[in-house]
Amino acid sequence: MKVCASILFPLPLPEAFDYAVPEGMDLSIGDHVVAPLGSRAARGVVWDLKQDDGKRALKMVAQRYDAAGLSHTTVRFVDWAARYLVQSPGMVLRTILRGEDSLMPSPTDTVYRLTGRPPARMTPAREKVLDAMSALEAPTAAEIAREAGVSSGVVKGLVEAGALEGFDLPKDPPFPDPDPERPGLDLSELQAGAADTLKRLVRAGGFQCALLDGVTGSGKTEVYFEAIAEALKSAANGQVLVLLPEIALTQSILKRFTDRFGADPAVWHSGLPPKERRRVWREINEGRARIVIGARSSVFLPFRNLRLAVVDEEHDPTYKQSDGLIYQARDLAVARAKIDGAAVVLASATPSLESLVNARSGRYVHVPLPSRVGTAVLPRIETIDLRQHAPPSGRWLSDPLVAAMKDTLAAGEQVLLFLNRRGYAPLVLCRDCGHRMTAPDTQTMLVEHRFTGMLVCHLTGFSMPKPDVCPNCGARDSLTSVGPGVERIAEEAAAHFPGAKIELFSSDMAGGAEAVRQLVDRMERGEIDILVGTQIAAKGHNFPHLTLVGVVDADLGLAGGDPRAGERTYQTLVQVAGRAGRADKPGRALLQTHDPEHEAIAALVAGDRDAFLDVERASREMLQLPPYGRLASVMISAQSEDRAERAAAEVARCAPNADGITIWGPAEPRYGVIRGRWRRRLLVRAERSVDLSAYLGAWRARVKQPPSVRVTFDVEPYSFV
DNA sequence: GGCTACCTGTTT
DNA sequence: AACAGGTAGCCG
Repeated sequence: MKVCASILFPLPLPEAFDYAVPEGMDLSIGDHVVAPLGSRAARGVVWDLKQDDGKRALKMVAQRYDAAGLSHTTVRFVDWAARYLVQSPGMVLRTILRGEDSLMPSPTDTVYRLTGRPPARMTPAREKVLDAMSALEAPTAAEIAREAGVSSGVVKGLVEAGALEGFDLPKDPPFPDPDPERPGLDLSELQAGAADTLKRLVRAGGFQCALLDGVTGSGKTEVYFEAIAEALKSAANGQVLVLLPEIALTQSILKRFTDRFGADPAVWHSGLPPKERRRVWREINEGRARIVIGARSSVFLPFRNLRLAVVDEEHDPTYKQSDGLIYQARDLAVARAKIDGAAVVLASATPSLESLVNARSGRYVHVPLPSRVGTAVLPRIETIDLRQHAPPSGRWLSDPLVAAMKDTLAAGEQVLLFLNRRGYAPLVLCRDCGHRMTAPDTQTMLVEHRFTGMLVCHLTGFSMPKPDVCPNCGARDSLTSVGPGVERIAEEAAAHFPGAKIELFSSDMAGGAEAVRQLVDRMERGEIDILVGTQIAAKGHNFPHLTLVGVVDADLGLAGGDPRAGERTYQTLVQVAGRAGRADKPGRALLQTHDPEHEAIAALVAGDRDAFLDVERASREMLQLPPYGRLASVMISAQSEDRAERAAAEVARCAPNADGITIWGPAEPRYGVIRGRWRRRLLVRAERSVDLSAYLGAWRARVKQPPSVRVTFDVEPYSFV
C-alpha cells in the first residue's frame, strides 16, 4: 500500500485533496508543498497522511519546501476555526500563510571575520583593513571597505590571502531570547497576590483561563508580566502571545516589554513592512520568537509551542474583524490556547459580560485587582445635568465643565475632552430646503471635516469637497453644520481658553501611526493643555499630568436600540474616566448628560459595576442573547435591491429546521447599501445547547447562489442591530 | 470567421 | 481563487 497525502490549498475549496507521494519524498503533516491543481501548480500544506485506497488515480505531489512545516496544533486550529467560523478550511489557511515568500530560506549577507593568520604580504591598505576589523561586528565587504577607507578589492585580496574568511549570515536576524529572571518592578501586595495566582495557573500546565479584572491604573501589565516570565521559564522553547488592540501597540508599551525582559519582543500588526513581516512569521514558525505582541490578526500566527496567551483590554470591540475572514480574536485566542494546552489571561478594567459570566460560573479563574497602585485613587465621577446647565445654541461645553477646566489649567494640569465623533459636524443640511448631505452610494449622512474642507462618509471613506451651493435647491451658502464633532469642540475650547495649547486626537489624524505616537509622547510630557479626542484617546494611555476628563456627550451610544449599547457606553466611559489622575494627583471626570438616572450613567457615578451588570445580565438572559444564547448573522448582498431581496428570501428558505433555533429577518441592516451593493440580514439565535456552527455549516451547504450574490456568515456578531 | 464579455463548472 | 471552456452578441 502506498502512502497518499491530503493537501490543503489556501483556496476556497471545500476540503483537502489527495495526492500520491513520489518515491523518496519524506512528508510530514504541516509540510509546505507544491502540487498540480487543474492546469496549474498550487502551493499547499500537507494536512493528513494515509493509505492510498486506489479508488482513483492520484496526481503526484510536485515539490516539498525545505522550510519548517506548520505545527500540528496550528493545523488543528485551522480545522477548528474553519468549522467554528463556517468557512472553508482553505480560507483559514490563507490567513495563516499570508506573506507569500515566508517559506523561502532567509536571504543571507556574506560577512567577514579575521582568521588570525596574517597575510604573507602586508601593505598599508591591508593594515588599515585589519585595524578596522576590530571595530566591526560581522561586517560585509562594503562596510569593511568604507570603515577602512580602501576599495573592496583590498578586502577580496585579504580573503584570497587567507587573513579574512567569509560566511553567510541570515538577513532576517533571530529575535534575542528574553530573560525571564530579570526582576520586574516592585509589586504591591495586591498585585503580588494576583501574580501568584496567574503563575500557579501557568505552572500547572494545560489549558486554563483567568480573568484579570483590575480597575484602571491597578497595574495589570506588571501582573501579567509575571505570568509571562513564568511561561518562559516553564519551557525552554515556550512561546507567549500578547494581544493588544491595534492602537495600543505604541512605543511605550513595547518599551515596557523590552525593559522587563531585556530583549525586544516580536511585534505583529497589519502595517508591518513586508521584510519585517517575513522575519517575524518565520521566527515564530521556527519557534525562535518567544514573546509575540500583536494586534488581532496575530492569533493566526504559526506558533510552535504556545504556553500562554494574554488578551489585554479583552472587552475591546476592535478584536472583532468584520471583513474578509470574520472573527473575534479574543475568542480565537482562547480556542487556540485550548488546542495547545496553554494558559490564557484576559485582562480588562471593564470586562465583557461574556467573560464576567464565565468568571462567575467558575469556567474562568477570577483574579480581581480592586484598587490602584500606590497612593493613586480612582477618579471621582460626577454628572452635569444638561437639562439644568444647557450650553447656548451652537455650543456644547456647559458652564460647570468650563469652570472645572479653568481650575485644572490654572493648576498647571491637563484636560481631556472626550467626544466619540470624528470631524467637525456629524450632519450638514440646507437652511433653505432642509436637504441633508448624504453619501451617493449608502445614503448615510456625510460628516463635515473642516480641517480638510471635505464631507466624508465614515462608513466607506467616500469624500467630496463641501459644495458652496445646495445640490438640491441651488441656494448659495445655505449649508449649515449641525451638531458637534471633536474639531468643533476644539474650536469651542480655543474660544474659552485662547492661550491654551489644544490638540486633536482622532483615528483619522494625518501622519498615521507615527503622528499618533508623537502626540501621545507630547501629552505624556505635559506639552498639551487640552486634548480633544475620540475613542482612540480613551485607550490605555498613561498621561501623568491629566487630572480632568470632560465627557461632552455621555448619552451618545445609548440610543439606537442595540442591546449592547449600555455595556459599550459603560465600558467606554470607565476607560476614558480612568485616564484621569493616574499618578499622585487625584483625578475627576465630569459627564455631561441629559439622563443622569440612566442605569449605565448612575452605576458609573456610584462606582457600582455589579449593580449595572446585574441589570444587563438579566435582560440578556430574558432575551436569550449572548452569553445566555448564541447569535449569528447571515448577510446577503447583491448588485440591486431587488436581487438582494430575492436572494435573501431564497437563503432564508434554505435554512434547515432545527429545535432551539430562531431566525429573524430578512431585514434591512443599518447600512442597507454599501459601495453599490444592497444588503439584507438574517439574525439567528440559538440556545446554548445547540451546535450553532454545525447548523450554519449545514445551512451554508444548501445555499446555491451565483457569485454575484455574496452570502457571509458571522458567528457572534458584535452589533445586534 | 474572429473577437470580446460574461457565464458556469472544475480543481484530488 | 484561478482557470478553462462555452455561448451570445457584435463587427463591415
